[in-house]
Amino acid sequence: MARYNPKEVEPKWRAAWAAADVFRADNRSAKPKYYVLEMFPYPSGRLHVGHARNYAMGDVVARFKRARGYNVLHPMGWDAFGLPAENAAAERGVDPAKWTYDNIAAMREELKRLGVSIDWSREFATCDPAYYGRQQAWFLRLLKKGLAYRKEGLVNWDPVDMTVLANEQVENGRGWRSGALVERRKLTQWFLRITDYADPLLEGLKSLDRWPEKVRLMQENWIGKSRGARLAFPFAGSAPEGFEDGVLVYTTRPDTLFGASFVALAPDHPISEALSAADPKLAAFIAQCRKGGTSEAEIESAEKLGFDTGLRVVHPFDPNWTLPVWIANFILMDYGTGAIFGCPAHDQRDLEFARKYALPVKPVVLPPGQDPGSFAIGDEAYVGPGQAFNSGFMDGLEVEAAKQAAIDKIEALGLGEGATVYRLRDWGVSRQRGWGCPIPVINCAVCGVAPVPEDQLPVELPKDLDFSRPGNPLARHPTFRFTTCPGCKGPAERETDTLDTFVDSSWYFARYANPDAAEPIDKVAADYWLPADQYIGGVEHAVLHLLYARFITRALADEGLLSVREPFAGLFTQGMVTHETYRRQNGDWVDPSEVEIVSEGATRTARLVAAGEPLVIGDVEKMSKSKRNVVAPADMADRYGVDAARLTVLSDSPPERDVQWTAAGVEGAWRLVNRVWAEFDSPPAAATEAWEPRAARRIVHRTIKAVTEAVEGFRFNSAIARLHEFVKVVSTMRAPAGDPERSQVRREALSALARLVAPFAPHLAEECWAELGETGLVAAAPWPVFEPQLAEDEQRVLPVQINGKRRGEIRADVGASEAEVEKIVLDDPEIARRLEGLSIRRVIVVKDRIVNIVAA
RNA sequence: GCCCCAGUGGCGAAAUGGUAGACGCGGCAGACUCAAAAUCUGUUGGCCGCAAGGCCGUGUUGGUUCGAGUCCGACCUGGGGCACCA
Repeated sequence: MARYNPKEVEPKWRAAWAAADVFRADNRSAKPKYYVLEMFPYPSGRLHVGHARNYAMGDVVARFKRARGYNVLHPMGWDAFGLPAENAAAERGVDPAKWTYDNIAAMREELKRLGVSIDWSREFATCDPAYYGRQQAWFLRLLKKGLAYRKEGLVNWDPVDMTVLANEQVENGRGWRSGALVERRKLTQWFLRITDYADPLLEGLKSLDRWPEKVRLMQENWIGKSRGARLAFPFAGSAPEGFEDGVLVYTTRPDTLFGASFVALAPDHPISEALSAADPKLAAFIAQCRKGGTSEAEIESAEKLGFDTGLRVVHPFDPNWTLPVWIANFILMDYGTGAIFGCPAHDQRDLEFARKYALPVKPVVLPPGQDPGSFAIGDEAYVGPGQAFNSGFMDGLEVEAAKQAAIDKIEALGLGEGATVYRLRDWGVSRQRGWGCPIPVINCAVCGVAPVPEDQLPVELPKDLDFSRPGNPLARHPTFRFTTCPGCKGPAERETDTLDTFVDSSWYFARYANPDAAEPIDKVAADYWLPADQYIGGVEHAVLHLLYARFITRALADEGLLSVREPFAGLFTQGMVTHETYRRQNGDWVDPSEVEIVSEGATRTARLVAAGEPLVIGDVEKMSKSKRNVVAPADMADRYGVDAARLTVLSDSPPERDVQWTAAGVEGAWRLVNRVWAEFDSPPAAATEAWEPRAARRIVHRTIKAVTEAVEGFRFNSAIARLHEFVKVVSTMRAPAGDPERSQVRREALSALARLVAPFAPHLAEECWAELGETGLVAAAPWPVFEPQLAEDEQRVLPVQINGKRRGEIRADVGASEAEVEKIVLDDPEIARRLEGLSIRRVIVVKDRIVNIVAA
């Protein structure tokens, strides 16, 4: 028996698949279509185990569905714009395009080596002008429709490098390169009006019944629709000039108005700015508030800071009640009106603020079962349900009813109106970066913003951008900016902002339908393929990417470019592959392959393999290039072959769960590969023990059923466990010469085994299939057929519990009635012995499963 | 800080509300071998017991149920997202 040699076998079958072109998807077919898509990767240059896991899963689905008779589309491309290429350009002076395309070439080879069944004829990268040019084309249609517009937005500003920073480039409030304290700065930028689609996006979630509940919940919370109110608090006494209408406030909790203890403005609210002109202390406070980055996490967890303006406003429901007006760092100008009323008893942020500045805390919602006389707020605001109290006309109403009563009153008083409020903000798509899709507009001093004429698309990135200095290289390029206005033909400037890379990934799945189409989307092809039947990707994309893709799909559908409104009918979110992180004393991240771990008792220390330098062991985090905690699957494939590597990443844990990476499972996968191969390779020895053909077929068909259901349910680890068990059984099924019945059952088992293994270990399966004497490819062979009548048992063992504890077991016919089972149980001497001295209160028989006797 | 998720043997894990720990790794014992590796077989949650068997056990804690890893409440720990990482 020759040992299985993946180094020879695997390349051979990859060549055979390519020669037969078995993975090409047809844009028309008599078969039903199935579109399986994994989130396309950023071309970092090396495949890591997270990628391998993701693409192996998609490949199992693709191969399974092909075997089930579907016309399968399983494409691949590259999310190729983004910061890492710019960083490489800045650090090493390489051209970002060359760097990116080199990485793509390397990763394409690694993916091909993984044996994934992809239709490579549809491949593209988002940095191809042919792709981003089409993106510019539809962007202009959204612009024309008013879905793209400009307004001021906040950015992270590095005052030393004089540049905009990504959130990732801000560490502890400082710029990652300069170390300068980051500030928030306003910049005029492009936005997409996703808020116009807030309701359809929310409604659409209901139809996505093949999405994980948690993702739908996260998106629902992100959209954050709630009924609230917009109302004015008039100034008590004289108002600041220009603000005679008072402070316009947005709230989701008008029911808590009687608990108001202050009104707070954003530091960049127009009133704050007007007041600061005459108040240097306030101006200094506002400058202080701009410190720090723009991320919500940073703002929300920063220490609450406030400045009392000395102004007072009148409570809307009580002309004799006035409230102080503060300016507070945790109020964002982008949310609502940039001003709130604070109700510390029922909002945690307001409570912290009130405690810090000694403002009153008056509870107005009484939790069920609490006494109104004694209920008090401690360190935690009460945000749960209850009845209004201390609230005048609202007293006794539940939260929702109280909200409506407050809104009615506000409207009756003419102070404001009920409003549906969303947490969702418009999508800022401007990036001041050189490696992205140029926004195809021209700014003319005379005509304003003009779209680039369609016949001039794509607006291509210059090939000679200078990334050696911080800042946007497009803005300082010698020629890119300067052009003529398409309207007045006078001199004008091109927009130098590029689009967020989330735009690139918001429609690529539609482009795969026909990546060569002249128009952005080949509607006929897209109507055929979309929606994707199964989308697979990391759960970290649960909100942003998936929401943006849903939005763009709808916007493009409304433009007539597409027919579907939901791009992904089925979604599977795989867990992340995580790994410990390591840093040198100077803070540089270190690759795990360079780390040696030393364990002494319970303490673990890490050091550099080469220099022995001690390292700091950091948190376990998702693998990412920036933290360098990436492990490549290539080493495993080198030693054990691709199939064993695929089996390892698929079987180590349930696919939706995060895994902390370890290669421990590869030994088991390798043994499985060899055990499977041994069944096909070695000549059947004489039967060492009698095996019953009927029982063997029962196991064959049960395995077919179990593997089929496990694959359909994304329980790949369970499917592989069944394969382990099956191989063990098959190895006992030796057929002596001159025993046609056993020979035939053995062949049935082997034929099923080869095809059941195929989605997981496709190269091995081909080799086995050929060994069986089959002429075609197993990649093109139909899935084994499950025959239920062959899988059935006549009898089953039922555990018997007494008072919930297992005390024995009985045998009963499958489908035996409760009465029959009960008789068998009570006739059982062992059970009878256990029941001595007890009286039976109840006997619960769960058909074919279990018996529980309640006795005392 | 806010939203979401997860927690089961030494480890990765399995289990439509119905025998907790399938399957794999590792360990232990044995076979093969001059020996080792590889391979194969057996065994392997903890405690008590010669054994039969018993008790305990799914992060903690309380509840629902004839029955809870699974459902509900509170808490602890870890992970993800928080709008410029992708």
